[in-house]
Amino acid sequence: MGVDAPTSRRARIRAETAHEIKAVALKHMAANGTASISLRAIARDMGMTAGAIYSYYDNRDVLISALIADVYTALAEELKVARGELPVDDAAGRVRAHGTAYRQWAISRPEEFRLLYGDPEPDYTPPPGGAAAEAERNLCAALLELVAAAWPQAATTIALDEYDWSDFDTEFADRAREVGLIPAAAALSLRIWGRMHGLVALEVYGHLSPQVTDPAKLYRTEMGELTRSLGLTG
Amino acid sequence: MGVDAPTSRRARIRAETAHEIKAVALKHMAANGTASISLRAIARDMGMTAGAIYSYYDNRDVLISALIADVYTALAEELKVARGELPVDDAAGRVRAHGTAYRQWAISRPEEFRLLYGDPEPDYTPPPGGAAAEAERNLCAALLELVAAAWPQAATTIALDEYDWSDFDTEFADRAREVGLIPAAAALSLRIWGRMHGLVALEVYGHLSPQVTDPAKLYRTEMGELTRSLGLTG
DNA sequence: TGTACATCAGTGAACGCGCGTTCACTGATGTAC
DNA sequence: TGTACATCAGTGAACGCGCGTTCACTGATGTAC
Repeated sequence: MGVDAPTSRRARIRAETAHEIKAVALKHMAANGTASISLRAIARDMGMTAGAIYSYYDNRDVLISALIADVYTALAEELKVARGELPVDDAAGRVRAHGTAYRQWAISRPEEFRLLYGDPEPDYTPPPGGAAAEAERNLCAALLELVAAAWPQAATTIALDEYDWSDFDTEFADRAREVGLIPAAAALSLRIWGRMHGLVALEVYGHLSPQVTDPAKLYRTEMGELTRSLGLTG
Repeated sequence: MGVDAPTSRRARIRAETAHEIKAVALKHMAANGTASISLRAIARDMGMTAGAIYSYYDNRDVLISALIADVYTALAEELKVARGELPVDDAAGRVRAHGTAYRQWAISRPEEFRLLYGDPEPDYTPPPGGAAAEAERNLCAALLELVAAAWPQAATTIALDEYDWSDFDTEFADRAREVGLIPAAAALSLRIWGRMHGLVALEVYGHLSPQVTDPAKLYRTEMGELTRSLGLTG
C-alpha cells in the first residue's frame, strides 16, 4: 500500500495481538467481577494456547503492569479532554468537569477503576520501576493546576499557614511550586482529590445505590458545593 | 466453677474455635495483602485438617459472610464510642470524631476496610439474606443523626429544595424522617460520608503516601473544613 | 466411683479443578537470490 | 517468477502447585446408670 509501512505486516499483527490480550484481560475483569486475570482464560478466549501469551508478555506481572499503564494513560487523557471543553478562565467549571469525568470514567469502566484504585490483583507485585507512580504524579499535577487556576479566590477560603513544603514528597512539592502554589494550596489539591474520590469509590463498590436512587445527582450537588467552597462562582 | 456454666465445656471450646477461624482468616488477609481467604491455609495455620473447618462453617462463602458481619459490628461500635466521647451538644466535635475514628479504624486494620469497602473476595457471592446491607444501613443511620444534630446551622449552608424523598431508598428515607430530616439533609449525610471516605480510601490503597508525608494531618484539615462548611463552630 | 454407651471434633485420603510456566516441536510467513 | 532458507507465532504436553469439598473413619470427651 503506502511507500513503506512503518512496520512490517508481521510486526503489525503482533502489535494487534498484544493489544487484544490486554483488551480481553480487561473484559474478563469486567465480567468476573474482581476475578483475577488468568493467562489461561485469556488464551482460551482468544483461541490460543496459554503458552503463546509468553511470546507477548514475559509473565503475568508484566501483563498487569502494561494494563495498569494503559489505563492510567487513558484516564489522564479523558480528564484532560473534559477540562479542555471549558474555557481556561472558567476555574469552577473546570474543577467540576474534572470531577464529573472522573466519576463518569469510573462508573462506565469500573474494572479499570478497581485496577487503579482498588485491591491490587491477587499475586501481583508491582515492578520497582514504578510507571504507575509516575502516572499518578501526572494525575496529581492536573489537580495542582486546577487549584492554581482557582487560586486568588480559593486563597480566601482556607487557612494559609498550616502547611510547609516538608509536608510533601519533594517531587510533588516541586510540581506544586512550578505552578505557583503555596503549601496550603498543594494540600487543598489533594483534599479535592479525596472529595472527588469518595462518592465515586462508594458508588463503584455498591455502597451508594442501596440508599440513593440517583448517585449522579448526589455527585453533582457535591461538585457544586466543592466549587462553592473554593470561593468560585459560575 | 460457677453454679451452672451457660454453655457446656464442649460448646465453649467450639465457639472459641469458630472465633479463631475468623481471626486467622483476617490475619491472613492482613499478611497476604488482598490474598483470598483460603480454608486450607487457615486450617494449616491452626494445625487442623481442611475438612475440619466444615464442621464450623458450611462453606467458604458462609465463613466470609460471618467475617463481614463481625467487621461491620466492630466498626459500628467503634464509631459509636468515638462519638460518645464528646458531649451531645457538640455537633461539630462529633462529626469530626466520627470521621477521625473511621480513618483510624481503616488505617489500623486495612484488611477489614478492604473487606467492607474494597473488591469483594474472589469467588465470593454475598448471600441473599443481606446482613451486610442491614449493617450498612445502620452505619448510614449514624450519619443521619450527626446531620440532625448539626441541623439548624447546617440548613443555612446548602440548597434545601433540590431533593425529595423519591431520591432515596424508602428504608433510608424512613430513617431520615425519623430523626427529623428533610430530603436535602439526607443527601448531605451521604455527601459527608463520601467526604470522609475519599481520603481514607486513597490512603489505604497507597495513593496518598507517595505525595504527602502526614496523611493524618491532611485528614484533620479536611474534617475541619467539613464542619466549618456545615456552619458549625468549635 | 466405675462401667457402657453416645456424641462429635478432627483425620486423612481422595475427587476434580484451574492455575503459571517451560519446552521441544511444527508449520506458516517472510526474505534473498 | 521461482526456489531455498531463516524466522518466529503458536502448539500441545507436561511440571508442580494449591484450592474447595466430600466422606468413611477414629478416638477422645461427655453422659447415664
